[in-house]
Amino acid sequence: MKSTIYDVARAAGVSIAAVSQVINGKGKISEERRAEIVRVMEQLNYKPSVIAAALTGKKTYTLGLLIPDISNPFFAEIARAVEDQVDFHGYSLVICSTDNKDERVERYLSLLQQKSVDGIIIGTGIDNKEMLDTLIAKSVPVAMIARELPGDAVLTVVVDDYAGGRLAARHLLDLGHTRMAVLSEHTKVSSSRERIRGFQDELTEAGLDLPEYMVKTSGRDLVKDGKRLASELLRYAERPTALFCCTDLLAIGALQAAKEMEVQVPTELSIVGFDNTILASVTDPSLTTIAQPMEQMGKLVVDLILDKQQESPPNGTKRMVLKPELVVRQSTGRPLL
Amino acid sequence: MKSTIYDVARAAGVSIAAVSQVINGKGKISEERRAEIVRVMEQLNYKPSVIAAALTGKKTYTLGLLIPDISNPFFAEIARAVEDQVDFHGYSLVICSTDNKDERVERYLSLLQQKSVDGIIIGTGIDNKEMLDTLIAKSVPVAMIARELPGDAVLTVVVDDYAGGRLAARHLLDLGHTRMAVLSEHTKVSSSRERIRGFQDELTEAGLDLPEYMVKTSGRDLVKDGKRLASELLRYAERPTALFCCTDLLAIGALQAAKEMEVQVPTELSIVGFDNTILASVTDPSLTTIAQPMEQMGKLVVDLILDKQQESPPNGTKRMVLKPELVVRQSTGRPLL
DNA sequence: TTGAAAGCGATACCAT
DNA sequence: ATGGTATCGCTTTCAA
Repeated sequence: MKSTIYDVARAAGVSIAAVSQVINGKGKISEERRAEIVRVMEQLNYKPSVIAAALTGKKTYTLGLLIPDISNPFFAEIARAVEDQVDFHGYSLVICSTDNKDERVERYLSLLQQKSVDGIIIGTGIDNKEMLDTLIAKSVPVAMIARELPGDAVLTVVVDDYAGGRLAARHLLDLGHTRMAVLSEHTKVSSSRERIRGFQDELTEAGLDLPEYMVKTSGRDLVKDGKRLASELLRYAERPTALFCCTDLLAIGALQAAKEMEVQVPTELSIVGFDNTILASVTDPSLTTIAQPMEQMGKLVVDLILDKQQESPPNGTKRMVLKPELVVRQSTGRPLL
Repeated sequence: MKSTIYDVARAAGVSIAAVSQVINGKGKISEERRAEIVRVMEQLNYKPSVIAAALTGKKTYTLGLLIPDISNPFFAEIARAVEDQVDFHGYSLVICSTDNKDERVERYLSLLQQKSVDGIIIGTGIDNKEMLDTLIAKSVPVAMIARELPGDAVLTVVVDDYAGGRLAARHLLDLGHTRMAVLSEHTKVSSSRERIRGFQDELTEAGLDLPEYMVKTSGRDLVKDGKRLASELLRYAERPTALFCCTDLLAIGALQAAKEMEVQVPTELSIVGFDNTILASVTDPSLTTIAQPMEQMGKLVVDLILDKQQESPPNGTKRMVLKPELVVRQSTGRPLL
């Protein structure tokens, strides 16, 4: 059976208050008593109940993490970074894969609330912004990672998606491409929108156009849809010589399509991904991609939501934007003339 | 502010007992009262506290999942399967990446206990078996997934690792290989041991030997170590023509080593992985590997630990062994003569 | 220093 | 049918 604070108190011949004190290292107790109580606790293998403590107003030491899909390597890596930092502060992490479905988001948000988590980190799109307001009204800390909310007021850690889009475009322009296409996630994903906007702006400044039929939007299964959409693009009479994919997963789909249609990468088609997940380094050819500093991002949101910033980011900072980086591998090259 | 059962009772002009009844759909209340109470609950945006309910003996509706690393695609996919089924039953999942470190395992196990989770699913090696006994003594349900414990008595869902090893060996033997090597995870990982044993037995039966210097053991960073160890093997005067890797991650490292040393795969070196993660399908060449039915495994452990088996697996079943499957891709072929 | 007692939010038994 | 109340395990005044 599980032993309670009462068991310990009884066995040590003291009051539960005394035991509570040594658990929390507060108050004043003589060294002897404390030692004896500690001894008894160990002997009984006593572990204070977080549940009971939480009920008295203390924290649950649990954070929730909402992401589209934990089996997506990008989010798995984000989750790992978050978990490490969360653990560092003595908290646990509840994982919630939403598949970007509003219904799931809603259910999870409600669930986490009922479980009185000490904060919710969101890395998935939120349509129904009301829900967040409800949370905030109940003073549940909320922070966004890798995704933004229209308004603000919510702690946010993102990479500069717009700059990332520009980086990708710049790279392709430098290589001499002029006919480019884009594979996007569902447009309700804020980061994708920004990436495309950046990509587009860079092209425009270079005097290039990005016609609408060169931009394809995917559904939930990134790899499969990426493959399907890329084949469509590759069937155009005037097919693109370069493809910017809003995530590595989409790029992998594109890679598969190219292979299947016997279109050489990068000779006949250059492909740029986004995220720099482990996948980018193992594909063939390996993937040129825009890297996000996932580890740093994870660490940052946690410190932010827990209000434990070590550094001196101007206190009260609500929004941190990190720099993306171009990682050139083998999937991009000069277009054939 | 958060509203409590008292707020609802007051606003509805009833007792908290009545409110409790409608929450749990138990007891007897007139339809009018129930309707009124429901109305008030919604109006106040009231969500019953799982914490408080748990304290009165109800469940926390939370399960823990211990795995080596959530950013490892294999475990990420397992986690997703587990999460889906857990969610299906109305539970949440706490993720714990242990890096296979005893110290972390211990901490997490203790933490989950304090949080009164309703069960712990373990997919990581457990050295200190005492700890599990302690858990079981406190009647915390425990189940193993993709990993085994020496004794038994613990619910377990695994793939037949031994058969998987044999499958790999059979495939390579059929192709005509005679000089083979193995890349293993740390030997304290039970599944790796079994895979090697199966591989070895199949070779032995074919009259082949697997000398000790042909078996290399990796540390924590599977990809990097896989690469390093594979290079070592490839530097042998009589280097192996085929390599069996206990996980896809190791195989990827091997692939990288081969590429770097300009050893052609599969012409000069055949590589077989294990797990059939998404990675196996995107490498170049794509990876021949032994597939584990991850989704099914995840679903099974959850139903087992929650005691909600739909099917009729002879009640009281403690150990379920699923069949691995050989997936042939491009990383294996006949050896050069 | 130490302990008694009042909550925290919900459940469940027992009267009414 | 409905409500009063003890109880869960722990924290936190407040007296002693």
